[in-house]
Amino acid sequence: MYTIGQVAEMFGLPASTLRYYDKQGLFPGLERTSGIRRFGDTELEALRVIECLKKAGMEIKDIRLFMEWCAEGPSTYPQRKAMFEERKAHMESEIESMNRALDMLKFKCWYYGQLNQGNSEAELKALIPDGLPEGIKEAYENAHAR
Amino acid sequence: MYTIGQVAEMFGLPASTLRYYDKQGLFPGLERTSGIRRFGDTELEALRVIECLKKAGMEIKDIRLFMEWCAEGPSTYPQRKAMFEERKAHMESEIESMNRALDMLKFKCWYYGQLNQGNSEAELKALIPDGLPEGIKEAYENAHAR
DNA sequence: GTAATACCTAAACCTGACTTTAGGTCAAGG
DNA sequence: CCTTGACCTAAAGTCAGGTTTAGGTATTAC
Repeated sequence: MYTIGQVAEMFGLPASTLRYYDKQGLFPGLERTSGIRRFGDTELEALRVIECLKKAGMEIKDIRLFMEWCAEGPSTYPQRKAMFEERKAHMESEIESMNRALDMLKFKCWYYGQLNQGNSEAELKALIPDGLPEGIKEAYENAHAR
Repeated sequence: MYTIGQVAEMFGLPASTLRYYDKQGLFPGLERTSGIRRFGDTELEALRVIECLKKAGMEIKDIRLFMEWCAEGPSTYPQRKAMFEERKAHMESEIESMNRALDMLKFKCWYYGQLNQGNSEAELKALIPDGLPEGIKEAYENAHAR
């Protein structure tokens, strides 16, 4: 069992954030001894899941719903699975669209690298898209695909 | 040249957002005829870059800085390149951490899939980590790696 | 015993990124 | 003419996700 300060340290979060999460209902079964929060393994695992779901773009209120399902027991297994499946799909498409943005960045890095080596904008634009070098061409096309 | 309404339609954004971007200085050279904004190719390309930089996690005020550099001409090529390089690195690490979260989701999907098929939590926990099936094992390890 | 810590609460505050509102201009159509 | 629709502005409102503040308790260290 850990105090809020120890957990804050472990996860690199301010204690105020943990109190905020608690207030939002993200630790439904959290115990206290004389008013002081006691974080156990359940809460640590919950926090790991919270960090994951946040990265997956989920809002606090939806994470709370999930935590409530967990507290309700096995009858909610199907809902929990469905929520993870939905998040997985969402996240896969999010990562894909980030990769397209990343290709734009790669192209821009190359482009400004060329400009810094003295090539003119006009020269470079003449290369688009067929005269672009290996790798950059793919990034360019990816970035500009709809 | 396009009106704000046409651009809004093209990019699937509300016109209010475009006005907001303009007010934040994201279109430094934007022309007007008798008060009405006229969006040209420069602004359309700017918008594409804005969408990319936003996805890369950049704040409006930093995007403005970039747009100001663009308006200043070739003397700012090095700063612009540095900004893109920094964003590229940031985004690569962001995507990596999202992939770790995705592995957690994959594992959880499998886990709840098993539970829905009648396996008990105790049975499943006994499989961690060496009895996990192909693919799931990797996801589990990835998700729990520090 | 008293001072420093670590914990607690409720409530106010903050930030970024928009969105909405309220009021106004201008051109075209009936 | 007068109404409709597309544009304009400044200013206020909204929302999520915290953070800060102000005031209080409880334990440990000297």
